Amino acid sequence: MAADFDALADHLREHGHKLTQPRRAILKTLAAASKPLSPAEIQARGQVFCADLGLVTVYRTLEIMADVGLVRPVHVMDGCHGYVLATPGHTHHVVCERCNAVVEIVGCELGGFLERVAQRTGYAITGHWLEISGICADCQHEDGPRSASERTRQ
Amino acid sequence: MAADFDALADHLREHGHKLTQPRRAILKTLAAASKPLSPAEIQARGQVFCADLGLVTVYRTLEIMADVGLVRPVHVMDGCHGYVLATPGHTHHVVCERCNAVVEIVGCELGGFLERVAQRTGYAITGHWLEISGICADCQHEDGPRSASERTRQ
DNA sequence: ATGAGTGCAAACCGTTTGCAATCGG
DNA sequence: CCGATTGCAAACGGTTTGCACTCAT
Repeated sequence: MAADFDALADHLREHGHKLTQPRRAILKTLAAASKPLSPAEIQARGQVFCADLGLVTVYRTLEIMADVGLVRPVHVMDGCHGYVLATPGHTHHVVCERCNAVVEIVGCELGGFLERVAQRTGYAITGHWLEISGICADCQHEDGPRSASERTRQ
Repeated sequence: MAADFDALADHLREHGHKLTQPRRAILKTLAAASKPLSPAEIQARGQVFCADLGLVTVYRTLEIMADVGLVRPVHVMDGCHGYVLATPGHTHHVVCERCNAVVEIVGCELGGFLERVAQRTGYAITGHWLEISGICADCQHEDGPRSASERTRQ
């Protein structure tokens, strides 16, 4: 995991960006997260690593990291825009509706389907975005809709 | 298409909502749209049908219509939250990157894939959201990025 | 040393809420 | 007629921008 972090840091530098304290903090925060984090959450958690991490910096840094492919934006149903560390290659996510835990699906088995779509519609397919929602194993075994309650409306 | 509209209107009434001028305008606007519309766009276009259609009303109406299942929110990669008329049943979209034209994919062929995901992850899959981006036939044949220009920002 | 990167405060949206006037059934 | 619905103006929260200071290289 330390090796992991170095790789991420190098990736930033390779693209001509400096490796600063705030950026380190954001990377560490994302690396430690098990669910998509909003900018505000990233700031809050990141302050453990960099006490005066500013929200503005989080925004600017996320933009850079997304450009460089270090970070991937995911759509969470309530407030859009969560961010997760991007794993190399193409992946999809399964997000738990209750606790927001995320599992990545590594293999993308949509190839055939997309080809058919292309034929049927005449579109040249350039990309796709699949997000699956469900209930994770843990939450299935808890009965009461506990953490879910606050997000029922919408 | 007139019949279509009536069905939509009835659907609203069945759920105990009044059918007002603004709501009529919003329904017509969405019915005429070929791509997901943001609230602001809906207001602008809807004013053709209801001159003083307010943005606030658009928001409130969209919420109602989404509750009732008349309208479906879709995630467009730039500013979240576009809305399209919900077609009965489960569909996916292919959105043109240049002109934002939308084609609906009627058959959902993800069943097998989702089952495998469920087994692999232990999640109980409750839903999924697939959005495919590409270039529509028309835009493939035009070289210069023309109609795309006005909507490049935002 | 020097430009990239930062934090702060203020501007800037898009969205929501309070309220009196209006419209539909 | 009466309550649901509307539009306006104001509040609100998240995101972006301007600017002087700081830090990594």
